[in-house]
Amino acid sequence: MDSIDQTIIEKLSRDSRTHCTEIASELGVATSTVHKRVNQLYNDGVIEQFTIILDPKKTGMPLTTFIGINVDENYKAEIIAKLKSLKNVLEVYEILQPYDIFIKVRTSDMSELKDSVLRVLDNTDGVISSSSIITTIRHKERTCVLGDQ
Amino acid sequence: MDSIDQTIIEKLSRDSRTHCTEIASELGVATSTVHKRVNQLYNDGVIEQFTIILDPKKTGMPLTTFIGINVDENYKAEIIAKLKSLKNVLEVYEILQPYDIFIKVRTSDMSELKDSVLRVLDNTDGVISSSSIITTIRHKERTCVLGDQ
DNA sequence: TTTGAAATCCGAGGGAA
DNA sequence: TTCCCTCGGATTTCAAA
Repeated sequence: MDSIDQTIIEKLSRDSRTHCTEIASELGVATSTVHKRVNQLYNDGVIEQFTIILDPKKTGMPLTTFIGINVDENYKAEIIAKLKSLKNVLEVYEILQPYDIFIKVRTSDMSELKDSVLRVLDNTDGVISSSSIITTIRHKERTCVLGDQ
Repeated sequence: MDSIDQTIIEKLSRDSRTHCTEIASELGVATSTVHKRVNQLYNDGVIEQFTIILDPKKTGMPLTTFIGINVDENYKAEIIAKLKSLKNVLEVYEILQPYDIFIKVRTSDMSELKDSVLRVLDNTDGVISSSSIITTIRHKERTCVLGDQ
């Protein structure tokens, strides 16, 4: 993870379609060097995924909900596994307080939120309680911290 | 947004480096058709960004924190604008309850969290209170809902 | 709008320094 | 590791349907 890797990550974060040739010419190194670095970063798991960010409204998934979940410690692992497998659950974290698990969910509407996640929580052993934070407006959504602006 | 667009989005979500030729051959349409569709989706803002997902630990940004913020309604717009401009603030939402604004922050450690965000909140007019949810383990992080698993 | 072909450009790999 | 070189393949454009 030297400055070359840093620059590659920076460029790909902003636009993952950026050509190796472009990055290489800015860095003053060979295209094949950048190419191999990118592959290395991917194989090392530094870059987990090349993906896109969609406009949730324009793709029919406008409802973003964060949910804090209190669970029985003995069931935590399997609850997390189940949550991870749900397609509407985009993110799953363990936290310290005031819940045990915290997730981010994206659905088309409130009824899909209920059907795909809330009902599942209700019917899962070890779930003690859950508390939903329903978002109304999405002002910013990025995947990683970028240098400068 | 017909089935061709759906397939393109699906493919690019999983791997944004997928070649137009590959998508085209699976769909049974011309490469140039896929190419134009992708550009259209981007120009229409359906695809907001081509990006990468990084492993926060391996890139030195292991601390993910969610923060709920209560604000004076008169200051809300400018507070949101300020939060959006902070590089460590990855996501900004307005919500209904129990706060007004909800953000996701990624930092290298607790001290950067304080310096880059918490201190800013303290020194910003209109911020009434904030409550941080500190994550310990990241189990899943995706940008969009995908069909099937 | 989609297509198909043409021309340019890029990616992927091997060998040398 | 990085660089240079080359081939196979992808991107991009454009005229035509």
